[in-house]
Amino acid sequence: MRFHSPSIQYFHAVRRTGSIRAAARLLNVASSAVSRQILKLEQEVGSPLFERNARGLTLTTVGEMLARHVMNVLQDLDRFRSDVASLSGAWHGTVSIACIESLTESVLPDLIASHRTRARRVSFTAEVMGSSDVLEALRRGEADIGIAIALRHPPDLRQVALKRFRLGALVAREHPLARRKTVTLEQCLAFPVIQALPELSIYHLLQPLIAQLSETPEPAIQANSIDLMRELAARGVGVAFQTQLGVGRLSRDAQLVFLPLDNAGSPVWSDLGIYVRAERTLPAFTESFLQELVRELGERERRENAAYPHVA
Amino acid sequence: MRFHSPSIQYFHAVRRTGSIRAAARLLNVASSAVSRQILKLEQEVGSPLFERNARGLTLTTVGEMLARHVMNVLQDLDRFRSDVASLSGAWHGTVSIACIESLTESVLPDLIASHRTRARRVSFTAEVMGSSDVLEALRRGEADIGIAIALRHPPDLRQVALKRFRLGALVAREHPLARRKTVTLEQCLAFPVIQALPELSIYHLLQPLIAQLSETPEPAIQANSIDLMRELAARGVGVAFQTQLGVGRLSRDAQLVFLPLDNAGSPVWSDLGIYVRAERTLPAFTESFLQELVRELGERERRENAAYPHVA
DNA sequence: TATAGCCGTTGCCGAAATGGCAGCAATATG
DNA sequence: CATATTGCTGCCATTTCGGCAACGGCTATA
Repeated sequence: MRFHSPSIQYFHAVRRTGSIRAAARLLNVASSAVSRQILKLEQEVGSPLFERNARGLTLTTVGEMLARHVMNVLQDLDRFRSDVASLSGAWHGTVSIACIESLTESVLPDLIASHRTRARRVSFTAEVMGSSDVLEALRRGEADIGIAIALRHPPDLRQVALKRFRLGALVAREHPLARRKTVTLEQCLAFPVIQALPELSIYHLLQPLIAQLSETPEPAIQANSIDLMRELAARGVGVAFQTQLGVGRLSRDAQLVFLPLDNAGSPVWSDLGIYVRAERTLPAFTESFLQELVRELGERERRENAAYPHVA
Repeated sequence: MRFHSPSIQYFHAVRRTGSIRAAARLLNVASSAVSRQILKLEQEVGSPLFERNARGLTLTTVGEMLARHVMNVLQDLDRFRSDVASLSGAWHGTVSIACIESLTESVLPDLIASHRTRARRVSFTAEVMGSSDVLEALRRGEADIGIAIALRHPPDLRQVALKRFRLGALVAREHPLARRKTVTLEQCLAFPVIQALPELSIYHLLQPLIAQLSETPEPAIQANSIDLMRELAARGVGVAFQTQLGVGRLSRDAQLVFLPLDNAGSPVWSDLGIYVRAERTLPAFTESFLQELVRELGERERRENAAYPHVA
């Protein structure tokens, strides 16, 4: 079912690989064939699509415009294919997800597992990365659904939902703070803290608040892995910071205690956004999973904010 | 700049014309070429796209799915083309509008004229039809922007804006009712009325209200043209009904008087919707005109509802 | 500075696709 | 029954596409 001209597909491969020969290998054709299609395309458009650097090819402005069109075409082709397939009862395809690390502990595995029991022929690809990389992966068409800290998103992405979760401190059960209901930042900084490196969005959430304080935190441990920070906190190394989403089951085993942050009487929010490409209609099975994801995150938002109500 | 396979374009032409030979004439190719491309396409998809009736071709369910995809592709190609063109400063293209008759008297000509003074290389195609036909024309990709009475719109259309205008009676200056500020339906029905035929949406707005009354209106004139009804009212033949949008300048020349309807103390609203295809990004010049249209209609809505304030 | 490796492009040739022409059977219209 | 129109199919020319080998340009490494 490949009824689009080779130029389109070749262009798409060249854009992704950044090289004609690499694209040719990917497509199992001769590099000359790819080269000629690109040249023909540039002649039709009337403007070069790539800048030829010695190291490979980079999109020009017009090239980026065409890339957007080609992505719209190919993604809509995917949707068409799945529409036809679902007509004969066969729901199958691949949902590709790009998300930040907080989701990997519980939300995503739970959801995927539960979805797979109902729709066994829908497979998944999940990739963990930073928030801005999530948006970039969506723009480049490398993922269908993105979950990231809600930054200002570019206009070619659509924010399907926005859920806010409380940021909190994570300490071992034996930690002196563990008996409190909530903690303030100052209280945490009296102990060794496990700080997030700037690659993690937690850093950007906490840094402005820390800067407001007079004291500087005692230097302890810096890490760029939510998982590592959590495990460190469980071993009593120090106080870690994250949303309860990233904690999940472990805290229910009572190894860890989650203490919502209380910053001068008001909670510290971490806004989680769910994104898809704006210029796109999702295949039915992808749309279906997206709905479940939104529902589940909404459910967690409700539950967790009910567990730790804050003064209004 | 035609880098999409012929199959796509041929399929599109066949769908529109409903005949292979007609499509071939349209495309200036032999009918055999078209026939073969369709057959090849059906083989690739693995399912017939058309039902062959003796008189021509009709889309199957799978065919309709493909038609949606092809429309998305070709319309997005248009957008890409205009994006490239606007890069070199040349803003040009055609905005295609499907709307109901109420717009032709003043809103649309004013807007188009004013837009043309600023962007002379943007041309327009406007077609007047019934509300449901407007939606159908959009779905079939025969128009970019649609303005119609706000019915329940199918999910593949997007309602860009919704503006409500008061329905009113239209009478000549010498008419006994002309001195009132507002009128009730009963008051109008005491005189000869110019009724809308069911093809006009005014019919469907008024009929339920008339049905509630005990008396049946005096049979007078029935018409299916807003323009005709207006001219008849101006000649004192009877009372016509429409929104003030359809009256415009003529009423300012004081030949006609517009009297907002007052149905048991509350106004009778006519909801006007602006629609575009949902799965589509508009070219920049189309988007620009769309914004002006929304702004202008919003302006009129504000002005006219301020001129005839109703009891809240 | 020489060399090896990778890059995109080009000439040549065979293979595949596309299009045009004429004619086919089937169906509707008169 | 005759005529016209429909979509489809051989046959053939033209165009497009892909593979192979080679060329010149560039980078990195020895």
